Amino acid sequence: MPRPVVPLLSREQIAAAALALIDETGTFTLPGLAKALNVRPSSIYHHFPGGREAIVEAIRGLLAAEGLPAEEHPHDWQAFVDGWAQEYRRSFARHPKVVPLLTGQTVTDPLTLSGYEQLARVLRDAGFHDEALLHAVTILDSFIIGSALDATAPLGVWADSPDPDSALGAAIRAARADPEKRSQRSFEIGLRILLDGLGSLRQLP
Amino acid sequence: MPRPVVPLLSREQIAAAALALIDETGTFTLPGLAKALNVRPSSIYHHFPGGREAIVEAIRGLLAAEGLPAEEHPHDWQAFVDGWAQEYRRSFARHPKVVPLLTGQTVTDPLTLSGYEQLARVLRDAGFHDEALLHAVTILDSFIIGSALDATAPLGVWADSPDPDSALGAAIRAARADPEKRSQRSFEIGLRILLDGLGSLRQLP
DNA sequence: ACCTGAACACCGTTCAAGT
DNA sequence: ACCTGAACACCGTTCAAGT
Repeated sequence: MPRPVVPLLSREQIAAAALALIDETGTFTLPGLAKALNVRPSSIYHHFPGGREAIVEAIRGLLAAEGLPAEEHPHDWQAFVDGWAQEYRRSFARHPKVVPLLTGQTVTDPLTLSGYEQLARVLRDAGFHDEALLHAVTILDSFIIGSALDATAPLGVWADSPDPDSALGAAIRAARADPEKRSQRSFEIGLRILLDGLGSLRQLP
Repeated sequence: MPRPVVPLLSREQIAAAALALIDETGTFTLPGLAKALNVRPSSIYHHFPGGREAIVEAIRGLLAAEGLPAEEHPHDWQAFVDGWAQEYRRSFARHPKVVPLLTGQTVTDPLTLSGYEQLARVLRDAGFHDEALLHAVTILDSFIIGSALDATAPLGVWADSPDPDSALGAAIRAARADPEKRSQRSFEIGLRILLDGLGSLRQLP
């Protein structure tokens, strides 16, 4: 089957299929992806000259697009940052297995970048100056990504060890919520602490 | 060359060689590792039946061992947590390229686990109860790992884009410190905020 | 422009065979 | 116990060739 009249593939289609494979199996291979798309592996390179890495980056874009409809600019910067962070983390939570794939790779996806840019603008308008602004963005970014990784493989998984008088093990056995809920709750608590604390960075230098 | 009188390899040696390869190149392969050790790839499996994944886990152990000598239990839980977090992050900072390899994988390394256990004990003795204790550990863990990833590939890398009136770009251009220092400083600021805020979780339920 | 087919270099892992 | 050699199934990527 040579060049068809209507293209069999599109970047979106390919990225979506790869995302589905990751959701199911935790990763994806190009042969596997090609098979899922009823196509030969080499065909994919026409749409993604950047290869596997570029596909992963397109998946980052899919996640960013999934959680878009929070466009309004609240007057309160803390409310905006709160919504931004919650949405960011939520899109990771929908596809936990993708997160480790994304962390190894430099961000180039434009939608994700524009999200950071929006955040930066809100902070700047709220009185954060260059240095403080960067710190705020970095701290939030670090915490969100770390939390997303925790949601993928919660602490509890490896801590329910045999050791009976482990402080961590005891705490985990005593915890009432399931790991997913607990991870989510930890994120909310941490985010609240950060939002409260970041205010002191305003008007700094 | 069949079985030598004195073993050519040891787990430590193998893990150290793999760590060196990662520091240089960002990753390692078993053929490459074998070549660095003057050995055939199959030999490695005798010391690591768990294969590549087990080697990565042993590397985690090496990092944990590098930063051990902070054993004392300060009376102040905040001082202990501060030291613990700083040391944790420092060991990542010495080998930035390793971090993405570690995040994809469940922690089984005993030394790393005992570090978390120690942290949990200090928090418990300071009055954190099960649920609050787990949240505190999770929040700290998330932030440290996220910060380590930021140190590996700082925000600035992708944000110094062409766009001239980008708020993020402007902030980065205006920042005086180099990315590494800035990432470290962001970590310290975030950690301070978290340490202050986590206190309110004590005595909770 | 878009897909195929064949080919390349390389990967992680297994296992019988040596001592 | 510890290393080798050969073998396996699989991977990401390239590129000429078709329409």
